[in-house]
Amino acid sequence: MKNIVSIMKLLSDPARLRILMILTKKELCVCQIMGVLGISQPLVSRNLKLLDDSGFIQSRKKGKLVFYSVQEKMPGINFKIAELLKDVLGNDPVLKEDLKSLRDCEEFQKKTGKCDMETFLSYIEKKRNKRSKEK
Amino acid sequence: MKNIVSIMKLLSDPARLRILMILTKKELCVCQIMGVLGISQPLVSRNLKLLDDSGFIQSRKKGKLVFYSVQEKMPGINFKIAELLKDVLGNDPVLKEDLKSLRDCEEFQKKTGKCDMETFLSYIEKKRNKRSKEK
DNA sequence: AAATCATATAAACATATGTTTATATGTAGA
DNA sequence: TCTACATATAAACATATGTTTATATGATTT
Repeated sequence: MKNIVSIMKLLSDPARLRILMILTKKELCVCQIMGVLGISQPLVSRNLKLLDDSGFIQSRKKGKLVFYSVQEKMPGINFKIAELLKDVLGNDPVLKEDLKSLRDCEEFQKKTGKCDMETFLSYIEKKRNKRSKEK
Repeated sequence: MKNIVSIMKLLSDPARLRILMILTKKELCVCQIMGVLGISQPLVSRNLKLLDDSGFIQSRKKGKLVFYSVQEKMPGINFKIAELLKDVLGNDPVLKEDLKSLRDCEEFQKKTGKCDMETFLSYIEKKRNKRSKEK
């Protein structure tokens, strides 16, 4: 009971849900998540820690960067909930936008080779405006 | 996204989870839920209202009593989550204890014809102690 | 109609949670 | 080794949430 309650609490936050969902698509480093969600680095780190502590995600270091991805072997309950969320949030507009931002983010990194958040976000902002105009 | 987040928040509380789960077993009135969970009447009413507002349960009046049960036609997301919870909490000791208390509660009501919480809880307390001794 | 019972709502309080700001750790490159 | 960069942690603050206490509503019984 306690376990489920704490899992529900964990996932009752939009930032954490978005992080978990985007990680089901691809392994990402902290700065990429910052860029995609547009939230501060300490907040990303904190939420990653919480997701990690509950067995939803795992991390691996590569130089200065820390890459996070969904746990390969999640505890059964976590797996079931994650599957349900993927199902239920499949067409969620927020997540779709996050995926677009992710593509922009990767494009940015290829071009610049950098992981700098501020440059990052202004770049993505431009992209977003461009997309808005196109509609 | 907002919808899921609010559902997760709703279910990230042990009292509400227990209420929802026990209602999947049987339609109950407020006083019965009080007795089974051993929590105050306003708290039960409040949590029932929240579960109701989110489309998990429904109510019907019968004289002084208000009976609550799970929604017959839940919104799709709610249904999926409820099914998952039933699955995952199938063997939860807290819920098993609640079911035992429910049986005691019904026994009490048959005997006394009353719905008085205080008498109720002291009665159930005795039953619980009895069960503890038997172990 | 008054009293009692079952439930709902409101106000007040304590606790928990999310978020920002500031600082620390650890790594790579000059 | 010093500097810059990526991430983590801590402290401080604001907001949200759960819980109790008190009160209101609505229905039955006497």
